[in-house]
Amino acid sequence: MTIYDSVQKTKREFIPQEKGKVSLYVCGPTVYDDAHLGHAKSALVFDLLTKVLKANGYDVTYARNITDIDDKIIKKANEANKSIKEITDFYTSAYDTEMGKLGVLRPNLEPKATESLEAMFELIQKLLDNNHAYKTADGDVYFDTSSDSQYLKLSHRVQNEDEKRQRVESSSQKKNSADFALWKSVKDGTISFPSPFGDGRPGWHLECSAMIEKHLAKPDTKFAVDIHGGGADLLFPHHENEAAQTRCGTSHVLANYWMHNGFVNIDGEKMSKSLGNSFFLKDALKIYDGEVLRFYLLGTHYRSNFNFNEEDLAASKKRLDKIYRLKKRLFGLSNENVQTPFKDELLKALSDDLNISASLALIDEMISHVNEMLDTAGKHKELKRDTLSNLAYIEEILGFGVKNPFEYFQFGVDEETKAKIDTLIKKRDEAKKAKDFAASDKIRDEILAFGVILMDTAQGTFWERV
RNA sequence: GGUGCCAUCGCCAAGUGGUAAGGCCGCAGCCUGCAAAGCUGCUAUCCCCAGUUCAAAUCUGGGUGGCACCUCCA
Repeated sequence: MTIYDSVQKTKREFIPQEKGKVSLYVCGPTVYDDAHLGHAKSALVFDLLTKVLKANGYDVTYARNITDIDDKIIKKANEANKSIKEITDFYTSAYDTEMGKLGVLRPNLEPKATESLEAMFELIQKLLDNNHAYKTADGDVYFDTSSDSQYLKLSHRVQNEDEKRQRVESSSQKKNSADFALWKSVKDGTISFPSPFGDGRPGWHLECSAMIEKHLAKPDTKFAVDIHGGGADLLFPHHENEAAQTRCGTSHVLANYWMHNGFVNIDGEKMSKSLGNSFFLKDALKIYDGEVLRFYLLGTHYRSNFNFNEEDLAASKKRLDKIYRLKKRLFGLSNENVQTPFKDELLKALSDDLNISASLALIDEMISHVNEMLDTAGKHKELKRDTLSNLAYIEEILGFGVKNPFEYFQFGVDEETKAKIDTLIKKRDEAKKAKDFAASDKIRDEILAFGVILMDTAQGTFWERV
């Protein structure tokens, strides 16, 4: 398997530290608001990665953190006159529910900042002991970037001298402009946590390093984790700072491989609060089936920037429909789980840095070939057996085609309408039997008014939502 | 201003030295009472210029045009 390492900027053969085992850490959400499509993309990408790693025989330990200490959370809690726990529980639960609808499996570990404070204290103390951190008169603790010769190597950045000077002047007690807070002292009575360094709140970058050390790192390995992932924007400063903390405060290098997913834009513009164009996942799920969103968002390579628009989504849905139509053709037959060349090719494509386009092309070609064969006379016993196995593999490794195919095509149609449609179809069948095609076509138009199209097959008349 | 990424058919999108995958849309046909679905066939020489090479979408240099990060952000 190969992975594009966004720090070394090259595709590398993936070799875990411990044979057969992979540790993966991904920066998860700060739970102060609803998840948007960008969160969905990230969760989907790393969900796919874990599935492909598992299909390659690896035992994967996947951790994705929940940031539940944050100034934005506190602000929201104060505004709503609620506790931060009420806020974070609400959004954490919503996140899990919504990602579940996209077919994202829960990671093995979902550590929370509030439950990792001890690990953070330990790391801060180490950094103080090693002279990589310092306390200010205000009671803050900062990481001393000048003490780390490797600083900025991760994100390949060069520091501008002018900028350096300016920032130091404006912000009082830091030694260097790039220094970042490990612990922020709180004296104004707002929400804080007790610590050996006084009451305060942890710096954002700190929690990931501390959690990784606590949950994933092993004492005798060079790297704390095999793979570290997150959104492309996190490379600097977040991952740069994480890496510095771990390098200077533990015996580990933070990660062997770095993976960064591209951004989701909406109709060509970056999602942002100020533009008012955030597309929340909960709203998207009201309009689109979760699996359609999964298919669409995963349909473009994870490193590319993704431009969300409804036309592309509709085209994408048609592609997923083809998987389900084939499932309809084979409905009721059971899978014997045999090995096929298709499976090998699919895994090979996905193992090449998650080459989804090549994978989808393989799927389309497989479907097309099977349909062609099924259109000819014969029982096609082996073909059906292999195809069922192939479809099951697509479900397992990509999460496409997991639903009942008839229900899939009826997304968003309520029970009352379904009953009406069934009644109309029966009436139409009678008209068809009597060769009264005028009446039959009239009923078809009536059904079309519900946004539903009919398909007459040898097995009877089926319907799909347009 | 600094750093970096990208530019392939109307649209989405693979391919990183050996002569352009796949999907959507479109056109023609098969099938169908008619449709829908399915199937078959047709549709690009890869932003521009120069260079390296027997050979370049793929490498190098120079343009042009997008985008991202440099502040919280998936």
